[in-house]
Amino acid sequence: MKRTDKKSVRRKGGAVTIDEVAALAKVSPMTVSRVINGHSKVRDTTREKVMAAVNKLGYVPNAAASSLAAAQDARIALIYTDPSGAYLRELLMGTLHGAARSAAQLVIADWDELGVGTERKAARALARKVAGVILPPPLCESKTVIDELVKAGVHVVAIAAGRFDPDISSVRIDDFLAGKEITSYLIKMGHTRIACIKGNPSQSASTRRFEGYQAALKEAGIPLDTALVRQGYFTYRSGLPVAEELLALRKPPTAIFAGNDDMAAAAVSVAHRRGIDVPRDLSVVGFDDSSAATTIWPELTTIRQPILAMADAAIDILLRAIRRKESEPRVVVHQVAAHQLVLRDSVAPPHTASGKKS
Amino acid sequence: MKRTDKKSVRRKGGAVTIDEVAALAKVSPMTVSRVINGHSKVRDTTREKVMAAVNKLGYVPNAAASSLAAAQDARIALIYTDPSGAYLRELLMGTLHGAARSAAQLVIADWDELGVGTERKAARALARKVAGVILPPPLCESKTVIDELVKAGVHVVAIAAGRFDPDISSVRIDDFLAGKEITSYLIKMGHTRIACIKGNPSQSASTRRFEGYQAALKEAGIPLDTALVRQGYFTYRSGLPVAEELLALRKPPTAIFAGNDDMAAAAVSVAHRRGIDVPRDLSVVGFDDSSAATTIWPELTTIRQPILAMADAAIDILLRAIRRKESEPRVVVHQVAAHQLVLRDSVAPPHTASGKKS
DNA sequence: ATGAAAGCGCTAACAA
DNA sequence: TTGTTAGCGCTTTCAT
Repeated sequence: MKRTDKKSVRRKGGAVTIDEVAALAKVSPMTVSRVINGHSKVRDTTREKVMAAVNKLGYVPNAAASSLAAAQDARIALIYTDPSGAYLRELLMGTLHGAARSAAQLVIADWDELGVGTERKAARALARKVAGVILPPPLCESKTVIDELVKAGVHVVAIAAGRFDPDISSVRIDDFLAGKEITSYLIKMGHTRIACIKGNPSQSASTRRFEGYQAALKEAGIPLDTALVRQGYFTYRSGLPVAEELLALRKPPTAIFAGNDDMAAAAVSVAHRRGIDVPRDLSVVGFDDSSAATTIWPELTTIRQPILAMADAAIDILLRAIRRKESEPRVVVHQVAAHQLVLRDSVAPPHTASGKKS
Repeated sequence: MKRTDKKSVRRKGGAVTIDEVAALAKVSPMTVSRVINGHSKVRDTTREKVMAAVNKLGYVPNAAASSLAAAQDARIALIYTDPSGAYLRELLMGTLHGAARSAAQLVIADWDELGVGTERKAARALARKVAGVILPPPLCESKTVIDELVKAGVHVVAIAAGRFDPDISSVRIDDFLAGKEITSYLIKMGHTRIACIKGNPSQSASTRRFEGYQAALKEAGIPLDTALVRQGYFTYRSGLPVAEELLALRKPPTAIFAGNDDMAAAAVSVAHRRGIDVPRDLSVVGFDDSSAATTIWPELTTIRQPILAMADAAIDILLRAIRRKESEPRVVVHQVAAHQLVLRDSVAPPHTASGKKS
């Protein structure tokens, strides 16, 4: 006679509880719980009764209560270092979606704020707060960060890393293949003087993409012209001077493959300022399909990373790891998501190929 | 003898609980709770004892348990409609920060996905899930949306709305003043032919900003030239054709005030394509200080909205409203945050003013 | 397939 | 100022 009592004094909002649903459906709260959580051992007729009651009452489970009871405090953190890039924001949205879908609680944290002291301290602090961590670049490239995290007992999954650390799970695209694919596309369009603006050398994705670029050239029998290869840092600003150099060359490239969209946008901007039309006089391609790709004119041909799906996958991996009993062996998963070549307006056949000046 | 028992069977991770802290500090769990939550009625010596135990054990409160116990299931939703704009992403980050700070659980939802049926249904569904809603534009301009939400019993705060609905709380900047300020700045730099690209007419912030523009002109005794006023829609794309028109004028403007950064970026892009140097031949200013402002070259002089602080404020207002007893009267708060004129590289004195062609 | 009992870790209310 | 009691709403375990 404890639960069926009148509403307790400490109840606040008029939220519907599992007991009310149970009462209406004339079953035990336990059965309602089973229905809600999709357990199999429930008779269909019972399930229907319960669902009817749930809908009638507009019952929504109390997340706090269930995670408390289930001891499944599935809190996951997304740790970033450099909140600038358009890329991070996409990732954030994706993770948020995935977390909502899985009833995981997402914590967003800045590694630098976390690690006021040493990295070890930061890792420990984090370990107390969450059970799993999603690590985007460049954090996921840092062996020390990963080690501390793992040592602190947190489950970790690297997202969008160029190479994968065998110790931790990862979700990524094949940067090499993608880089090769988009370069080959440029070649197919008739380009042979294709420049490359590499991304931040400290992130291995940059290297993978560049290797893809080289492979495509090689496959087409085009010798690598080092004069056409420049170093950028994934930022818009870093793309400006190198694009400037490239376009000031006596024999400028007819196409530029930038390591990401931000640098590609910089190249387009520089081209425009020099009176070079994109794509007529210069083709430009980016990488990531971040918001920068469509926030310029012409919109960029680029490689899309399926961030949303990748974030979802990362969360799934984490959740599975967290819920695994301690007796079961630890499992490391490496997942490669399919990228996609997105054709937009920043590419055309090279000017010289289609005839003299129009 | 219930709590001091050996660890219960159902405990999962080795998480430290309040009871262990209490035991170590030789006080009751309640006292620990009070220390943790910063209640005043705790003797300093006791507080220190407790804090020592907390630190020694590395105790971190279990959020699920406390919100369950305190019945403070403060779930707040951020509802958006148009996830495109750079602006929304900033807001998202801000809200996330604020939510973390206040231990509120944040739910991010797309209004359109919510409202598969009518708006009324969407509002009802939302009301079951959360206690409060943060409404950015353009949703916060919709009287019906607000009404349904309020009717459904959710607390609502509009963020960054141009005008304020007297029925609901709001956090915003003074768009009129900001628009006037940045226009005046242009005037002070010597510009007199200042064009304006207005934002989406369905969002009142556009109007406020435009009114600010007019006020600044008037104050300076510059007659409003309607040929220099164009309609945009806050998107990059929408800025392209109108910027084109503006710069194709026989007497083109020497400066453009765009209703937001995206449209300003479009104006810069168009200018570059026409061989017009920014800022030498044309000054451009934006509004919002979104990522678009610094993702182009030259970086935009613009108005910064303190989104982070605004999001924080919105969450505070919501939380206070939610926690207010039902007996207390409902309070509507209107908060105006201080904007800031951010000077960057997209503005210079008009070319003609500093002499003939260089 | 379903139910009863016993908490998960914390805090509001009241007592001391 | 501090402790005691009684849950918050749910799910685990173990019966039935």
